[in-house]
This record gives sequence, C-alpha cells and structure tokens, in this order.
Amino acid sequence: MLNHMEYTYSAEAAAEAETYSSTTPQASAMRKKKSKNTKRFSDEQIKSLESMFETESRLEPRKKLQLARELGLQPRQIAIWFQNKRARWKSKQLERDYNILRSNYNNLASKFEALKKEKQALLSQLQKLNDIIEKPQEQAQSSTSTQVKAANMDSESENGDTIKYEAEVKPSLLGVPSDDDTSIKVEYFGMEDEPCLLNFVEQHAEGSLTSPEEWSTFESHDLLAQSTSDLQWWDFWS
DNA sequence: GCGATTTATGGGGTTACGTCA
DNA sequence: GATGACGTAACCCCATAAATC
Repeated sequence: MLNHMEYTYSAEAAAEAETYSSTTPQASAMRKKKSKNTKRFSDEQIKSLESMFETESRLEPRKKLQLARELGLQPRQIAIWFQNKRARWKSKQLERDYNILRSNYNNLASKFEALKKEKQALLSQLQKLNDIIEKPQEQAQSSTSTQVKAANMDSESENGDTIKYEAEVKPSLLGVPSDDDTSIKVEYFGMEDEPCLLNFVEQHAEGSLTSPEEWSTFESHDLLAQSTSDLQWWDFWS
C-alpha cells in the first residue's frame, strides 16, 4: 500500500530550478549547484543503510523517515539510496544466476560427453560379441551348405528339378538379445530398480540429444536434481 | 587521465486517493 | 449514494549525468 509522503529533499531545489527555463544559464548553474552538493555518505550511514537493506529491500515510509532522522539525511536521499541499492543488487544477482547456469551447463555437458563415450564403448563391445557369436555360426553354415549341396546332388529329381534348402537362422535364436527385448536388457544389466533411467537411456540412446531441439525438451534439472541427491544411477554408469 | 563506483536526476509507468460531474 | 473520469502524489524501474575514489 502506498502512502502519500512528500518529497522534502529536492522539492525546493526543483521548484527553484523550474522558475528558470531549462536552457538558461541560471538553470545550468542551478544544476551545477545541485550536483556539487553530492557527498559520499559516511561509513556509519552506509552501515546502517546496508543493515536495513538486508532486512527489507523496500522501505516503509515510516521507517524511511525514521532512518532519515537517525542518519541526518533527507528521506529522499534514503529512498534514492535504496533505489540504487536495489539496482546494484539486481545486477549482482544476475551475475550470480549467470554463473550458476553456466556451471550447471558445463556439468551437464561433461556428463553428456561421458555418457556418449560410454555408449560408444558399449556399442563396440556389442559388436565384438556379435562377431564372436557369428563366426561359429558361419562355420556351421558353411559345413551345412556343403552337406546341402551334396544332398542336392542326391535329391535331384529324375526330371531335373532341384529342391532348394534355405537355412535362415535368427540371431535371437542363438542367444543374442535383440534391441527391443527389454526383459533381456534388464536381466543383462541388472537394472530392475531403475526403470526410469532405462526409459531415458532408450529414448535418447540414438544420439538424439545432439540436436538443440531435443535439448530443449530434455529436462536436465530433474536429472541434475537426482544426480545431486542420489548418485547411485550415475555410479552405475561411471 | 581514466575506469569503477556512488549519489542524484529525469522520464515513463503504476497505484492509491480525492474531487467532481 | 454509486460510478466513471480526471488530477495529484508517491513510488517504482531504468538510463544517465556528475562527483568521487
């Protein structure tokens, strides 16, 4: 609620100045006269103002008058000091917020890079495992095909028709987990307790986080909040 | 002399209140 | 008496000037 407090500091000077046109030498002299009155507040005054600002950044009119009396300043000076103080505080607060955001971003970016490397390592391991699994399979296939060829020779009908044998072996039948088999993944990685993380990883496993559009939808603060309070999932990855 | 900081001013906007038709 | 328009005062934020460190 605003009160109708009167300005008592500059009212007289302003009224005096307004009696002249703003372009006249008198007005110019007036401004000089006013500006020459600017004095630094004493340490004691600053101390009191600072301590008051800590309790409330906006002064009630009554407190402003009281403070003005106590410090021997005009209420207008108190008001202006608080106004400037708020501006300084806001500027510093912006700086602090910027530093926090930058730090959070760097933190998140480094974690993302680590996750990317981890993913690459896992994919590489998977590829190696696939190679190991497929080699005996190929050997088996080649031996089978020679047998089939032999059999074909045998099974060629009397009228010249050839019977074709197709040996299609699915990887899943050989014990290799397919990408969409969640139960196998859970079993492999022991992540029954982390369904959310599993979903997260699956959703972003294809490098979709590399696009800025995806970053905007990626709610990093949830992950960060979790990471700061409970590092278990991160320990798993690192 | 120069840059950073502090004090103060002025403009433009908002809100609360009083007055008047 | 209720109401809307208008004026005024006090406050705010913001940009900036001027003095000081």
